Amino acid sequence: MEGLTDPLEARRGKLRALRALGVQPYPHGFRRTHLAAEVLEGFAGLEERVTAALAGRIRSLRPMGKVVFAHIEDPSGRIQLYLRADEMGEESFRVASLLDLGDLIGATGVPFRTRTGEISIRVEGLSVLAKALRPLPAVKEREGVVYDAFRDREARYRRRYLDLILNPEVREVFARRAAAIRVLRRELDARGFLEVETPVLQAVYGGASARPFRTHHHALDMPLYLRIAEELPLKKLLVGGLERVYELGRVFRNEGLDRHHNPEFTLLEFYWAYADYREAMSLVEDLVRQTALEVRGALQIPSPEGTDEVVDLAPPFERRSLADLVREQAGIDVLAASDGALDEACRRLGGGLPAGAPRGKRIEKLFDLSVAPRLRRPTFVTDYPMSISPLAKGHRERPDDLVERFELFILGQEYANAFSELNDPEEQRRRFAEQQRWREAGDEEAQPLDEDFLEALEHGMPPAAGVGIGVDRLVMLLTGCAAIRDVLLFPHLRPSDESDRDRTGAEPEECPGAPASPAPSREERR
RNA sequence: GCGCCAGUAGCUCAAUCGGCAGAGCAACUGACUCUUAAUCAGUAGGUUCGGGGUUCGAUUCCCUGCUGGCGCACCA
Repeated sequence: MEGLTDPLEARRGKLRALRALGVQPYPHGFRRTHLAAEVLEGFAGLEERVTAALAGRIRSLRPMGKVVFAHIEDPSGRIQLYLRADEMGEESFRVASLLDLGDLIGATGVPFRTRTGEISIRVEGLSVLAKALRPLPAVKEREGVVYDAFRDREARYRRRYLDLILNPEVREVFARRAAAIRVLRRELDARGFLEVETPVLQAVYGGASARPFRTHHHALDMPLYLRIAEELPLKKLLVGGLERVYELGRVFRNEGLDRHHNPEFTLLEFYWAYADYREAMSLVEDLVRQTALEVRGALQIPSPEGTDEVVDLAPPFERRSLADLVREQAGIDVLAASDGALDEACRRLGGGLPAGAPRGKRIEKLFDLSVAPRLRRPTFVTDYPMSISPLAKGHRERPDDLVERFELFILGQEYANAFSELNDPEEQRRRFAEQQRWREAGDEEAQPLDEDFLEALEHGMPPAAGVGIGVDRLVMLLTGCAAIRDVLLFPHLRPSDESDRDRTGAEPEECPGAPASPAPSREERR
């Protein structure tokens, strides 16, 4: 092994040496009796010798001649191991000398307190559970100060397993994410909602205004889309008599990536027969309050943006109509203003719009520019233009151009989108037809007509409220993460050169019928 | 998509005006039976993100591509 200064080669050499000693470096299992924390907490009560079997990853290693000190880390924390040649025997101690930072090992022994007072394990038996062939970045710590932290964001996202090993706060984020999802599920279950799963692969996509991902089914030789929302299948279930349903699933939107957007994200949608959008607001308040309480233990949450702002999630949230808010902030009555006046106002605020865009888009644009960033406290914005809400029921007080819809804004970000669901099949058909016209005018996000869905509606869908909640954003808020990437274990990244090479190796051969070019023609996209 | 910034050893980072590419940790060899950012002595380790250009000479200057971060635009 002399001269093996390449860490990879050195580790492979140690692996060979272990095998030469008759050690199986990748055994089938290990009987763990204690977690590190259990030993640390239980030590005071351990009157007599108790042998503990622990398993974990070597996070520090200090060989000093015939003695080795090491810390192993398991899910509960770290504990120090003390290995002595004279107690373990030469044979076993030779194995200890072949250990590296990052190896997974098992150790059995008796807890004791070292001269410096640290509760440790006096190791009697040592097992290699998985020899690590690659070096772990050498992060060190003393008195809470971390040295040479693993902080490169790209490296952390690309090799999240290292991030999880080396940055404990990352594990906490994902524990909180799981906790938030657990609460959402439990609260909906408790209210009689049935969790369902609907297709991700769809011949006709819909339920939101977004561009889809397109794929291809070889055996059927047909294009398929990855869903952009869960909405339409769930409403078919309302028709089918499942009066309270929800789905917590992944949706896919072919848009840009930034701090708040990943091409795939987790969307909770629930549909509630015989309720309207006002009742849905109360339920959304409950869900937000409950997740905050259980995940954060408080309703006052500091802004993830790193400002001093603290947001108060205690219901009731403010309820304001979109038209009122725009009037206050931009000084325009969007219900009465001419299209030209709306255009002019948009331009004044710095947002151009294509000439053919629907009136509702101009209004929404005005809102996005003048109001949304200012909505810091949780606020339900209500009553949206009909032309941008083709699946929402007309407003009971102004059915010609408004719908019963709300979006929840917190800290200028949208967290939920909901409406009283349109259940008049003929009206729905007209709305789809209008979308079709926008699509022909060049709006790639306009929603395609879904004949299957219309047929279902014709059988009678109960009046209902439907809600979508952006789970990732809620988790961001509750974990203090400013970037969606930080609440996704594997956020989407462009392939690096390295993974590009890997991918090429794994790519299935070209199949007949697969689109030769990833860019569909304009006709295909329709 | 546009703008700004960044990419140097496994990790964290230096490198003067364009003048031999360095440090700490990790690794390797040796010493060390209570250490804990172990210590001590020594050794090795580089496609300076890729490609091109200017120059006697480029980590450094210019062009271009890639990846990432931030901001803007779009969206949830």
